[in-house]
Amino acid sequence: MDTPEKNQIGTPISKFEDSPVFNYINSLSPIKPVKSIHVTQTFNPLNFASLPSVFTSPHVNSHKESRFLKRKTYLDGSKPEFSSGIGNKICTNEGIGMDGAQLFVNSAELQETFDPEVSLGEASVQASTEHSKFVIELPCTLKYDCGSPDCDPPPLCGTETGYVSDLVGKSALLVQNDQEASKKGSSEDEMHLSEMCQTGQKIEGMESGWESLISDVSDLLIFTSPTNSEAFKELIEKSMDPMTRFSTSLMSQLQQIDINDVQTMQIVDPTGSSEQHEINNPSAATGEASELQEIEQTKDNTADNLNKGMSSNTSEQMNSGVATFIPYASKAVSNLYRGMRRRCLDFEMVGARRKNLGDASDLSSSTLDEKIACYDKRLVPIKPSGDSSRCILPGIGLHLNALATNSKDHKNVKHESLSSGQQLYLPSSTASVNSPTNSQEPLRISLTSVSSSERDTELAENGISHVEDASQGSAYLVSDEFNQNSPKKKRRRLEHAGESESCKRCNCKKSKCLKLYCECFAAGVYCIEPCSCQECFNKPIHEDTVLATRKQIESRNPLAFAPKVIRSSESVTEIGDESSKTPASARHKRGCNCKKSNCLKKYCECYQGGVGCSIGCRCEGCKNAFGRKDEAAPMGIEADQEEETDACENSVMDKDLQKSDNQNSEEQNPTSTLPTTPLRLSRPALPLPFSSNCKPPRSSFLTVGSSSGLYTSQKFGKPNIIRSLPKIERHSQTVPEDEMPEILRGNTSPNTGIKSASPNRKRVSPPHSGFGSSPSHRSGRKLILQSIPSFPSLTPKH
DNA sequence: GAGTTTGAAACT
DNA sequence: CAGTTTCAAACTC
Repeated sequence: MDTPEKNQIGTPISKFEDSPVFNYINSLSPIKPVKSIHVTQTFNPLNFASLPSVFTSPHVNSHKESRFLKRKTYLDGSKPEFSSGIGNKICTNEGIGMDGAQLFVNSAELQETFDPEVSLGEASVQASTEHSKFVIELPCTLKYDCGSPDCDPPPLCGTETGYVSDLVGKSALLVQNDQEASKKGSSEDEMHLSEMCQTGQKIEGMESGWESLISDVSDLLIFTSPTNSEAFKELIEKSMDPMTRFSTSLMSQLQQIDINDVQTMQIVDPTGSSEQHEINNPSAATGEASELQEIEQTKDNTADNLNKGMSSNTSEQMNSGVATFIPYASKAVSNLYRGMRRRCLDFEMVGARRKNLGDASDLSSSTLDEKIACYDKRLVPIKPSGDSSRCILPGIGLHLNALATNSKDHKNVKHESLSSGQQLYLPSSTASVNSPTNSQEPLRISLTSVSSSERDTELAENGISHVEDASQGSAYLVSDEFNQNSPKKKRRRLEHAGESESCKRCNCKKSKCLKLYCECFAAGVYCIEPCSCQECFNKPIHEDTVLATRKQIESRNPLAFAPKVIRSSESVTEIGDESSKTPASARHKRGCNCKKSNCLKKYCECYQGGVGCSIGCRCEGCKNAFGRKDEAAPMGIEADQEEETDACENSVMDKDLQKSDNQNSEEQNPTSTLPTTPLRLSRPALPLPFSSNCKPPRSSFLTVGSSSGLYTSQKFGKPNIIRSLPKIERHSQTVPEDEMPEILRGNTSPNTGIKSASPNRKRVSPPHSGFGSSPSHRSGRKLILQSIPSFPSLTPKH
């Protein structure tokens, strides 16, 4: 039991076949051990399908679903704060989904309909039986999970072990009946189970074993498609991250189980790259080799043996095969997610995804979209076709999607990585798919380094809490419906994570969240639990309504969903390059109309956005710390601003003002005129004020291209991080990413510190930039650019 | 947490 | 386009 598996791991599948046992089995059962992809796929679906039924709490499911959606769209994940856990799952799912996205969709059906007999190979047959068992037992496990989403490996293991024991028992029966053929299956199952348990424990206690398992599975899946080793690694990492995040959720467990099965199955499948084989083989080989041993043991000790022996063996196997991957994942995972993926973009996610995916991978994208639609909305009937869907939310979704897909640029990742490794993930993943070679390494590095550090911190801080957060986050995403079910978790998350950071919520009472009054709607994101809105229609369920409303609004004002803060047109035009670098130029699209706040409070959109007032503003007594209207001209640093305008008005001057003034005085700047101007310097400071407040920028960012930025940014911060970027682009300040998006600007301005405030990201600017085209500049920019287009796209359909 | 202030969004 | 109303965030207590 103990070691043989390990050794075997390395052995190729061929050995199996050669083994006498194998031959014997073949002779006995009509079914031939075919390792076909199909089988694996079927399993995956099964897993998913089974899960829902199993889960006592809908949240879990919802989370998963949401994550899927998000993930794809985001890819980067940036947002991971809340949903971290979920995100991981999604990743894994995605991994599977990528290969067999379709599988997911149909999984439920497949599972149920699945006839063992029908199954192609032994594995499939066994798997089916196993699944059924799982389904039965899962509920128990799920319950546990639900109760303590935290990773708690021990509990999970315990449950699993129980499960395993059951499986074993069943397997034994099967063996008797089917004899060897069944044996394999049982042994494999055991293996999987034990592996899961062990992996969970071994892998940094923090991370759940599930994750590792999942990661492995995902890896396998991934492998099938992408050949490049690097890409492979990235993929793995991605999957890993998500996994880690979730560690806790039952879903993960279930998935893992499924995954395990899948892995074995996949292993069989040759389609994958050589790497896959290696990995797979080990498991398979171990499974077989161990089978005999295990079978015997199982008879006697079943449960115990499985737990002990399997755990050790399996873990090793896992490690040996997958281990290399895991590290990445584990590191990255923790970091990634805090953030938030969130709902943001969910809307458009679908549409955007399609587009984006189209680039990267049509197949996956299409399937993903469907999935997403289902999950996102929770079943909201989004159209798979996507065209329509796309149109619907082009804005946000596109942005996000674009970002995700585009994120390819690894470079971007690095930028982001500074703040958070998470972002890297998404991009990397996408990147890996698209163009793994270049960026991958860099990404990895950044990820690992960053993620590890972050993770550590997080772990230290949050510890178990992460899990919860993740789960919650997922819940958020999904769930409106679910929210009610498990509001506690959500609340917790919010509190812990800091609501502000992760996401804002709206409090609409009369607008039904279908007007721009609603921050969520304005940002292009669906309302989620944290929202205390009433009669909210801004949910996936009402997607049609939301889209229709959006269209109407856009028809009225095409830029309604565009970021309010924009860079100067000049800069925008140049977007492509760094040339524009002038972050400072950012300005509020329409200008404010403040009369009493002196543009020193968030009532002022300019101020909220972290940008100075410009000529276009009709404000009275402007004292905008970021730049007075009067000053629009160039001010340098002087802080006079305050004085100038009217000191009079000042009653308003708040502490904030003072602070901001001090910090920002520089920025004040210019306003419209300046596109380039100096604001930058000051900007950095500007953001701070917001940050302090912190609310997370709502979605606004998200909506636009910036959204992508947001995500990333959020990731970083997780909770804290983001600061509140105001709706506008302020996130840019805090988060470089945002800036990135800004496009060019950014590239961010050279000033390191800058981030500046330039909110540009959102800039309306030139939509033109095609997603694909985006040049290499820094990832950030690219993203931005891509995102930008989205705006226009908002109304795409037409 | 309730109430007030504020300015954008929506409406006329 | 201007004026008014509606709305929800921001803010204050």
